[in-house]
Amino acid sequence: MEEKLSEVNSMSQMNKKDVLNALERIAVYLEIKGENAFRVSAYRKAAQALERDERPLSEIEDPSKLKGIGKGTAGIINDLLEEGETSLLKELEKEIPDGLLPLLKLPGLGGKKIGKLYQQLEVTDAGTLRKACEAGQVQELDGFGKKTEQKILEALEELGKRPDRLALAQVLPAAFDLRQRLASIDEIERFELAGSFRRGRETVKDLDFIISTEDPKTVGKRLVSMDHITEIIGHGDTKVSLELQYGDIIVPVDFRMVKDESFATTLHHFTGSKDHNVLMRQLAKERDEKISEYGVEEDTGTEHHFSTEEEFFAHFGLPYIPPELREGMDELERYDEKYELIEQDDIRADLHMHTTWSDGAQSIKEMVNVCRDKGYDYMAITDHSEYLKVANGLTAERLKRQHEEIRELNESMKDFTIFTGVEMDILPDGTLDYPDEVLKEVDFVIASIHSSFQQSERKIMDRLENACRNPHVAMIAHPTGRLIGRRKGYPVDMERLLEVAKETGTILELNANPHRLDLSAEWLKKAQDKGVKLSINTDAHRFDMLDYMTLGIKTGRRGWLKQETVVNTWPADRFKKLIWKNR
DNA sequence: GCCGTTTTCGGCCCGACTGTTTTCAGTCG
Repeated sequence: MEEKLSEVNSMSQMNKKDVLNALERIAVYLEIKGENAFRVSAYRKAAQALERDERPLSEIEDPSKLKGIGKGTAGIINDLLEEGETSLLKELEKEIPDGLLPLLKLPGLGGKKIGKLYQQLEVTDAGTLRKACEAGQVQELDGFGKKTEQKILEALEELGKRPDRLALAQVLPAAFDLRQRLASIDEIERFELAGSFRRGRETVKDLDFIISTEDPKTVGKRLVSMDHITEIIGHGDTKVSLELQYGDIIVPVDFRMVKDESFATTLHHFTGSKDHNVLMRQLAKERDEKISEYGVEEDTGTEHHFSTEEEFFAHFGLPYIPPELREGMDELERYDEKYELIEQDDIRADLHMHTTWSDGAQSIKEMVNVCRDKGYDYMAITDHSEYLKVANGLTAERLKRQHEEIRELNESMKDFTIFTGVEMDILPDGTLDYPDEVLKEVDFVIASIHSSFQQSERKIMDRLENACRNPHVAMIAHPTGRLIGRRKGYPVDMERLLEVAKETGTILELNANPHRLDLSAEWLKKAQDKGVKLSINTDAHRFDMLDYMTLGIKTGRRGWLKQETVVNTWPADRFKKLIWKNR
């Protein structure tokens, strides 16, 4: 009985994501029906308009007032909100088998072709499609042929085997290696890694390299003869598509070769996002100009080329919009040079790292030397606490001894400060791993969850709140515990955590480890809006992992973080006042 | 389906590539 009631409730209380999903489903169904492409994209545009608006749906009284949403879609959105469903989607679901939807993922198959397969061969899902291919029926259709049929069979074989997107961490070795290779090719004038990698997305589909050269033929030849290649997908005059293997990860990589005069516009084009490009092209159109990857063309035929992206943006009266902000949201109106978006050079400290005292690979001294070389002014050593036995967590007694070593080391340096610290576990019952008598001696106490991820949201929130309310706890590390693509993390009521963090003055971490990136850009934005203090740290367990800071900065920039919001950009004495003020 | 200082029709971001064709539709980024 209780269950049924909650079901009714959830039906009428669709959240924003549900509505966006429903609109996307409508678009996909219409695509397969072979509807007018502009009608299809109208539903996607409507979803974008809703997403772009920061308000929750309950506060948007009349969706049709948003640009991109008219009477029709507004009616559908209201139906979804009030009834939890809409007749259009219900009819589409009745009319079209939902087994067709995943087929859109097969390369080479779009709505039109799937529609044909459905109508003429009664294909309804991956299984029936395979049978039709094997029976040789597909190659008989207009617009299909032997090659298409073969490619579909191969794609069906691969379907589900490989993830859609790779985590940033998985493509880093490839990105690093390919940059070095390109740098050694003489015929290349300049190159840059574009795409979602450049925008700092958490996951990427492939790597896109933009290359300027006068000799694309030779460069192309050199590219296809590199190591690590498992397959040459395409090899044309301007584009080379490869698959390369690093460890057990297969990374798809595209190389685009253009003349140097087009480098900036091509880089912009392939950095995207697609939605950002649409905004830019609309802007150009209003001025009777046309943007393509090769340049900007006036309707008189005059062509403009730019040597840098800065010049390209300036042509439209815009400041240089950093890649991390190019998501087709409100960046064109909202960003200007006065916005103090956090930069790598703002970082003065790394406040979360491990040493051989717990599960790190290097000594305190080695970590300190690398941090000093990076130009930081201060840092914190934060090994694991007693509870984390697998990580050789420190007993109170060992912690004390470690801090003596740190104090001695500190005295030997004039221009650099090491804060004593600890990454203390929040235990499953909500208590903390050390008593206050121990904590009150520590400069920088991080609290974090490494256990009992399966607990209810309420129990998890009790644990996190309890930690925030302890006066010695300065920061919550990796607040959701997620591992990108591998583990969802424990259930957090993030809105609530932001409130408690704000109220208690607890810093929340942006953990820069590419497997974590926790908090995500989306929550960082909300945290900053609420006035929560943040800190970007690497959680390094080896000295080379201290380099992850650059990835954290990218994620922070995606969250529009300002320098002032991030406490490890502050001078050491100001930071010290912050962590000691409540005790 | 949405939009409008070209405002109720006729456009909608642009170009490359592929496999199918015999001049182009469909897909992709």
